[in-house]
Parts: sequence; C-alpha cells; structure tokens
Amino acid sequence: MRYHKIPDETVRRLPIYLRGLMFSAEKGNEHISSQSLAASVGVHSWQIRKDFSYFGDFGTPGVGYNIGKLAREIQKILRLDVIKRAALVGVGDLGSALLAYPGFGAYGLDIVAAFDIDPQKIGRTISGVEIEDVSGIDSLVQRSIFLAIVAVPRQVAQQTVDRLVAAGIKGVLNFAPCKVEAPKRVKVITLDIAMELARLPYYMPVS
Amino acid sequence: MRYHKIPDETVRRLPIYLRGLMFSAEKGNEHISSQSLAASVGVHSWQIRKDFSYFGDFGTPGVGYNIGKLAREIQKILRLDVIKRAALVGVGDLGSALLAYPGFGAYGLDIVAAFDIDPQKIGRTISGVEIEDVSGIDSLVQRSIFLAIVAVPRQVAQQTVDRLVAAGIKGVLNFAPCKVEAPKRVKVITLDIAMELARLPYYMPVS
DNA sequence: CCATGTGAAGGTATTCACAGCC
DNA sequence: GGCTGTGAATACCTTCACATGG
Repeated sequence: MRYHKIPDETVRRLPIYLRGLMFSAEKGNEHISSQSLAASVGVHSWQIRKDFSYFGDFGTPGVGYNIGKLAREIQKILRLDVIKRAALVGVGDLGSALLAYPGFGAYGLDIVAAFDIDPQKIGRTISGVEIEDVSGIDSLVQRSIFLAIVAVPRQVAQQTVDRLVAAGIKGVLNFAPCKVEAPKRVKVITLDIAMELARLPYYMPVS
Repeated sequence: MRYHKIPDETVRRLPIYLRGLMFSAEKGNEHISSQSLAASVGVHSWQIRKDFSYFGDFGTPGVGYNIGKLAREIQKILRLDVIKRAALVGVGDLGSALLAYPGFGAYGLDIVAAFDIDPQKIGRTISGVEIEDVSGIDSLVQRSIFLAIVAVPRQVAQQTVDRLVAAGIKGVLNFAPCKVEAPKRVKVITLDIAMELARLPYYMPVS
C-alpha cells in the first residue's frame, strides 16, 4: 500500500514524528529505529511502522529509517514544503502570543502578516510583524498566503472566515470557540482551548 | 445502556454540546431537539442522540431535550461541578493570554493562581491573578486546586510536570510541544498549537 | 540477528434505519 | 407528525505476530 489513502489519525501524528526526527537529527544521528523514535515521541513502535507503511518503504531492516529522507518525505506529504507562510487575524492577547510563539518554526511555518480592526494597533509591530488593517485580507493570495489563523472574538469569527474565504484562503486555524462555516474547498480546523481544559476533569481520579 | 462506558470521542464532544446548550438557554429556550442542537454546534443529529444515549434518557420524543437538566448532567459527567479552579504555570506570552482568556468561564472554570520563576514578574497582577513564585506549587492541593495548565518552555516542561505531580495535582493541560511523562493517576493532555497548524496544509486543495 | 513492513484480528466509533413514544 | 433511543451495519483505527530482507 503506497501513498494511497493516509488515515486522518496518521496525518495527525505526522507532525509529532517530524518533531522527533528533527530532534534526533540535531543530535547528529543519521538513522533511527521505530523503537527509539517511539521512546522519544511517546507512540508505540508498531504504530509508527504502520503509519510509515502508508507511504512507502523508508526503513532498512536491521538499521532503521534514514532521518533526513523520512523527514523530507513527511514534510512533502503534509505539504509543508510548499505552504510556509500564514496570516494572523486578530491581534488581541491570544493573537499577540501567537505572533511571539516560537513553535511554528519547527515545521517551517511562519506568520508573515497580521490584521486587526483597532486603529490603535494598526501600524505597530509585534514580533517583527507589522499590524495591518483588516482590509488587507483581500490581497492575501496575491502575497502568496493561503493559510490563516483566526484569533478574533467569537461574535465576529464567522464574518472573518467569510472574508478570508472570499479572498481565496485555503486553510483556517480557528481559535474562536464556535462553529464556523466554510465551503468544502476550504479546510477549517477549530481549536477551542477551553474545551480541552474542560474535558480534563472527566479523566481525573475522583478521590 | 446507562452510564456505563462513555466513549472518549463522546467525552471530547460533550463540551461542544454544553456550549450549544448554554447558548440556547440564553435565548430563553427550555427544550431543544437534536436537530436544532446539531445545527448550532455542527455535529450530526444522530451523533448527538447516540452520544446522549450513553448516559440515559434526557429527551422526550416529539419535544426534545430539557436544556437545563441536560446541561447540568453533562457538567456532572465532566465533573465540572466539582473541578472549577485551575492553576497556571509559566506566565510568558501564552500564559498571559490564557490568564486574559474569557473562554474558560463558559465551562465554569477559572484560573485562580499563576506561577513563574522570573522575579520581575512575581508579585505583579495580570487579569486579577497575582503571580507567585513557583515554590507555591507545592501547596496547590491545600488550596483545593487539582488542575494545572503548563505554559513553560519545552526544556523545563517535564520538570514542571514532575513538580506538579509531586504536589498532588491530578490533571495537566500541557502547551509545551513535547512528550511529558506522568504516573497513570495523573491525566495529561498535550495541546501543541503549532502541530494543529502543521496538519492543515495536508487538507488544503493543491491548485 | 535485528528491525522493517504488513496481513489478519480485534476493538472502537460512526452511520443508518426504524421501532416506540409524546 | 415529530423526535428520541438504539440495535445492526459499516467504516475506521489499533494491535498483534510473523514473514521478509539487509
């Protein structure tokens, strides 16, 4: 089975593997076994082998996987080799934190534009990105930006997404805690931080 | 099937339903059908009915669900009726944004303590919470806080969790992009923001 | 020998379709 | 007529065990 259909759950784990592979590469390794990778990322080795099996042979029995080759392949599958630039809409507390967040770089991603409606904020620079008026959204595609992060209040999340969709954006990471609609051609992932915290007590021991 | 084993995926959706129910209650409704709830939260109606079926009859055929009763039951299942207070460790950009984040209230959750190692920050108040030295972690349980949010740099995430575990914390929401270990009795959910962004390009159309 | 890759088995979650109740 | 609750069917994902290859 080569390159056919990669399960969603596998796609969800690919960034984890990428992180682990890069970490191992930094330490100067060239090869890594599914077992060592398993230990470093916290996923079972058989799961890793199964996941990798969906997109071809990268391993050498008795040796392991070539780290560089495998990392590049994962980046290619996730399309991180092509999509590198993202825009941020909404530079409030969360938006500012995202601008300062160093973690995107590990995946080759970078926030290169930021928008807000507050005239007080427009023109200011945060973490090296100048805040523009939201009208700038309309020309995102001309600037080769196809990915957007929405960090606006819930009440204006849908209209923000509508505008991004109209501008030709193809993917949205939405932090607003609500459903947002978009045409099928636009992928939306909603990440509700409070929701994650809210399901935690369920799993906590009672005593 | 009453109250036996609620699937993890159902637990993951319960907070979404809670949000939808509260929204509907605010509008003055007393009952809601699985169809209307479905429309407002973006989950199919059969999925909702199936999910609710795991914990008893709350619906009346021809009428729908009693919103208040159902909401209270979901809160009880998630244990949000008991666990209401959380602590934050790491008051950097992300931590500060979390302190200011209004979304936790919808689930009855509240960040009531914050810790950092930076003497510059200790003693200052952000969003009504005074920042304390990390040594205060050790007395969290005495203050009836069993839930912690970790927003520290990756390099110190594990030791932070270790200290929280030693203090008797029972649940951790970890924002550091790495694996953290904890005894089985402590539930850890890791939320890697960059990872969510990284899997988005995979789903974006190629053209 | 050691580690991969994968069929097969087992488990979990989603989707359907409809009986039963208001 | 409208809507719930749920067995049954289906799809999906995980786990195992081992044949295969360097």
